[in-house]
Amino acid sequence: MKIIPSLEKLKTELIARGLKPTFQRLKVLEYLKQNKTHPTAEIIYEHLSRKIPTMSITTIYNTLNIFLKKGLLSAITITGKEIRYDYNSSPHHHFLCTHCGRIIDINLTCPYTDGKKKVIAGHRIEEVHGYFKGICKDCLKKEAKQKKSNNV
Amino acid sequence: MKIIPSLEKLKTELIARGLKPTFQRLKVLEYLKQNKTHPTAEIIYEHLSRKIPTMSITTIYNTLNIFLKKGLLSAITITGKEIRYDYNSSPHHHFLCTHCGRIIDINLTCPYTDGKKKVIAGHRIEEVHGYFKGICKDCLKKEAKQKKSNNV
DNA sequence: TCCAAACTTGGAATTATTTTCATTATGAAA
DNA sequence: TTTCATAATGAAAATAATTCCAAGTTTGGA
Repeated sequence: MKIIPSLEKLKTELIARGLKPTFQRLKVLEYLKQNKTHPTAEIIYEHLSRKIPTMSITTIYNTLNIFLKKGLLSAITITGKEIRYDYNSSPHHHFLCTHCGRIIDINLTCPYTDGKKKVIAGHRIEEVHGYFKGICKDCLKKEAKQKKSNNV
Repeated sequence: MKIIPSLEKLKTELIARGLKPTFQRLKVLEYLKQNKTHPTAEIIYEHLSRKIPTMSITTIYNTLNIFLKKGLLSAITITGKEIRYDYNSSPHHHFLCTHCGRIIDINLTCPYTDGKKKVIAGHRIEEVHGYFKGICKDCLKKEAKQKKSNNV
């Protein structure tokens, strides 16, 4: 069940952040709210350009960067290959499955994510990121099943 | 005071990991042990190619990737622009200063870094990463000094 | 010394992202 | 609605990081 935010609501959200609510921006924001799969710029482009053939990859990058600057999104640099984008809901960590490549949200309490500690070792904290790499639940299951059927 | 590990010692370290101790590999490992500044492949290349003019950037990447696979190093994907490499000493977190670009080691106790928890939400943990972004101690000081001299 | 396997090399290819700049859309004021 | 300055869009080119590839070189065991 996807949450379908009306474009009107998204419009006020952009205005509240001091951004001009253009059609392209609304669509990018809508996509990110509906698809919390930590997509790349390329993935967003592929989906949106189907409906909006004139949509340019440059606009996607422009939009994502301005959203980042205004704090609407956060960037996930977990793979080292590309930047992935996450609509800012509540603070959370991430898990990258090295088998299937999925990035999964991890909710855990950490003294830094709630924003109470603003300084560490004298440095001013502005963002907190935490992530794990390993094998996800689903891939572990598949692995176990395969072993069984192979009689290993 | 840089720790200068003899190449002989590094050699046994590589052999212990099942890697052929070639000159290039020894030099990359030596560089990483001496320069814990989280360098990029490019930075390592620049330094080493001064002394070894035939050194290829591909060799740097090959070497870093095989070191990663063997667990000699860990990769830091904090900037989103490039991968930085860290010789594996004790587990720690990182702080990226958005002013000067430095990556600073942060030692903090976290229930996940010590390797006691091996599973989270059903997913098998193989790596734990934590990082902060913000303004480092030194840049904060400089900022304060500048404000003072400007009579702001 | 010989040999196969492993490693290195440099150029080309690939991929992600940014920059450039001309065109177009936007919204406030006339 | 018209005007106009400003900001956003889009296509192409530029840049930067990383990988691929094929040929040559090194390595260490037999």
